[in-house]
Amino acid sequence: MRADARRNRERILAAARELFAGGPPEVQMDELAQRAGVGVGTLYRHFPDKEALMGELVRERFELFNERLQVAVADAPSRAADALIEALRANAGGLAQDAATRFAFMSGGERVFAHAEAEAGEFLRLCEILVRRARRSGGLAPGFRAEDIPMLMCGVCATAEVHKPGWDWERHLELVIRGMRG
Amino acid sequence: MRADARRNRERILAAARELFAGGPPEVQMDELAQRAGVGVGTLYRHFPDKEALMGELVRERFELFNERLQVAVADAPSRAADALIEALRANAGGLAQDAATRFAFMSGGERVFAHAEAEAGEFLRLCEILVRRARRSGGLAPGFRAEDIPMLMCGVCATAEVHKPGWDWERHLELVIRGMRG
DNA sequence: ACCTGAACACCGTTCAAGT
DNA sequence: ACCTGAACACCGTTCAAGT
Repeated sequence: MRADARRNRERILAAARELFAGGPPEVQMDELAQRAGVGVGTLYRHFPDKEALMGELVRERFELFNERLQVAVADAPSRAADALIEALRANAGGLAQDAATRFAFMSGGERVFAHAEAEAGEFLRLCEILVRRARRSGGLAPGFRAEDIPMLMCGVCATAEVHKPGWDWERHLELVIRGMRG
Repeated sequence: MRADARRNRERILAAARELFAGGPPEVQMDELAQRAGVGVGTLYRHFPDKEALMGELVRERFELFNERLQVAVADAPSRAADALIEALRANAGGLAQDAATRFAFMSGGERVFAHAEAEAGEFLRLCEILVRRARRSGGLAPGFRAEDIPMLMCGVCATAEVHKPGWDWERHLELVIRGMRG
């Protein structure tokens, strides 16, 4: 990949992070290209369509999620449940500060997630390790499953998008954690 | 309102319920009008824009939610927590069977909810009555608030939209209920 | 190899003409 | 009063021409 192409790709992603963070009213592809300082054609050369661009934001976020889960996996198996919950808090906090990626998570369809399939698979795999350990060492509700984690986190993410009195993703997360614990 | 106008309005809503239930790929206004057997202009005469049409689905759903909550309010104050939770299960079940309205809930923006502001306010008011009673008679976690209910239900609704192995709105709801209980 | 932006296609919305 | 649908406007996407 040529140096200018790589730089353009980075600029496009940076522009997406800036503009999607502003949220709806809808961000346009022309606007995105202009902010990145490239032509629209270049945008489409790097990302086949708008969903692929959002998909890349999601993919990179899953990488960050997985780093945190790796930290929890590296922790002592005896405190797997606590380590898992700390990782969830850290991940939710990171996403809460990244409105652009939250927008991509919520407003994209299936295709956005298809772009991050490998990373989402790894996410689930790491959750499974931690849930399996926690099942032995305790601290999780009986019957709690690894797949419950992305499902519940999706709800917390949805909350972070809504700006209404009483809606608070940290509160939502803590209520969910209470349900997770044994 | 003239009889033919009223009939057209109903037909448009019926078409919206049918077509939105198919979910993305996007439903178009022309398609909606055709299914309803009216011209696009008629569609716009009844609903100023697409979000207003989705807003009407949301508004009517809140009315159903409130009916269920009224049943819980009519129940004995001593079992307010159980009655509230039964109402939540019934409401979630109703929404789970109505893909069109779920689509409206999730993919619409602020403006969709603005259309149902009165009904959403009533929803919260009824939740407040039940939470206040439950606080006295027990069965809810200390510190649980009425505003937590729409927030948590939004998460359950988001789950119902995702068709992935292990994603199950009923499971999500039960995990959330476990967190609500004292 | 990669970039550009005018042109195209699609779909939400409007409005002049009709009943 | 209400309805119709051709026309318009907007924005995602393509592609012929350029470097």
